[in-house]
Amino acid sequence: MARPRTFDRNEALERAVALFQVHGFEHTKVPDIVESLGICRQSLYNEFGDKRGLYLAVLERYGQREIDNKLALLQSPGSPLQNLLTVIRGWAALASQCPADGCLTAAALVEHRDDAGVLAVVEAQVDRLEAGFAQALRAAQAAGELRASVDPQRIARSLTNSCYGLGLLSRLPGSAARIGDSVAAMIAMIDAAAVSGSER
Amino acid sequence: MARPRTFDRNEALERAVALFQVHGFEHTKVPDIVESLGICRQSLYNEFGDKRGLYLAVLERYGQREIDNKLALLQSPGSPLQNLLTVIRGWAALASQCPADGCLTAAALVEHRDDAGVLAVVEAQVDRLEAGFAQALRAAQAAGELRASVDPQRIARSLTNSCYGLGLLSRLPGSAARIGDSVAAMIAMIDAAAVSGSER
DNA sequence: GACTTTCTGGAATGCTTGGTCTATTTAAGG
DNA sequence: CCTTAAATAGACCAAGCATTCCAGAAAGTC
Repeated sequence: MARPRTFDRNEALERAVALFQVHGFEHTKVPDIVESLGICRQSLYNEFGDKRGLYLAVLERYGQREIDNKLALLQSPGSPLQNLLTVIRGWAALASQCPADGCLTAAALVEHRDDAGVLAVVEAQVDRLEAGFAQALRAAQAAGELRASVDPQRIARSLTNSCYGLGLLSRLPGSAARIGDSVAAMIAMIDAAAVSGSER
Repeated sequence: MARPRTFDRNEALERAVALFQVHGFEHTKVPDIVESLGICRQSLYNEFGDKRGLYLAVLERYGQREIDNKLALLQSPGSPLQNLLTVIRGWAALASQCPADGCLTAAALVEHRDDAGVLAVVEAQVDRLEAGFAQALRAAQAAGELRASVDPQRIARSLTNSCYGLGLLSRLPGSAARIGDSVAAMIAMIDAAAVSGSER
């Protein structure tokens, strides 16, 4: 009956992610979105409601992509401790592209500080990452890789905090060395809590 | 000769700090500034040039105030290690006012991501805090409180990263527990590097 | 007490922006 | 082949914004 749409929602969202990640919400103008997505203005509004609706979809998608990625690594078979270290080391990649685009989620926390809808999405993402870390840490304890005396949640929260710190400071032009050291310190913290670390 | 100004620059700046900290740059409207500062529009432009000029002055002032405060604590007489722990514990206060206004400097990094002037100010502030931490850590080593084998700069950078992470995540309504745990982990990291911590 | 320089208050301006409206095209169903 | 519902293209609109302009007031100086 009706004319089918010519654009792909997923592809459009991915392009929008890139736009918002680079320029932020306010500095991403609707005409820029229209051009970059190769979509007509009206279709944009039909599909997403308004600019904020698009942004919300973008934020969720970005979070899904990024955090799913980490969680998959954390839950992959093998040593939970090694998986954890692999994920942490992954953040060091920020150093090589510094100044990086930065974490969209972290930016959302600043740009939409009093938009309860956005904050709820952000909080859910933070919670998910934190829970993933905590689960990996508990698994490491169960596997005898991590000392039973350490508190998985406390370390998970600390790691999560550090990760969002990196997603923020990586925006700074001269932060490559900072990132490397921060990641190294995170790894050292985990090592110190590992069984081989101080219970030899 | 001329009519003297009736407003106090310092007081005006302090009020502007509060405004920008709460609402961010874009959402702080010039009429709001005019009203809150109790200053007429033209005087504002005469004094600071434009909105960005005011913001830059505000950012510098905020950074001076906050970081001078930490540095003074870090350099106060007595045990460098205890001073460091005192400063770190200070961040736990964020938990009690969570969601907090958040760190103006951290917000600047997001809101003015491609304003080189703002970024330079931010970087200088990050450097200053990091240097303060590093100096305290070296002093602690010199005092025999901290193991000589740890790298002061690495820990300083990690602490700095965590602190800005806190300044960001404290915006999240449910982050009080997160903040407490992150601070506890920072303290644990320092304790682990202390001489009494593992070289008894 | 007059003069000059700055401050003050508010109106005016011009630009940028997100969002909408209308006419037109497109493709599938009967 | 005609109908129909949706997508497209681009002009259009109205609101919000930072900034400037202008006339009047105030306060030191000579």
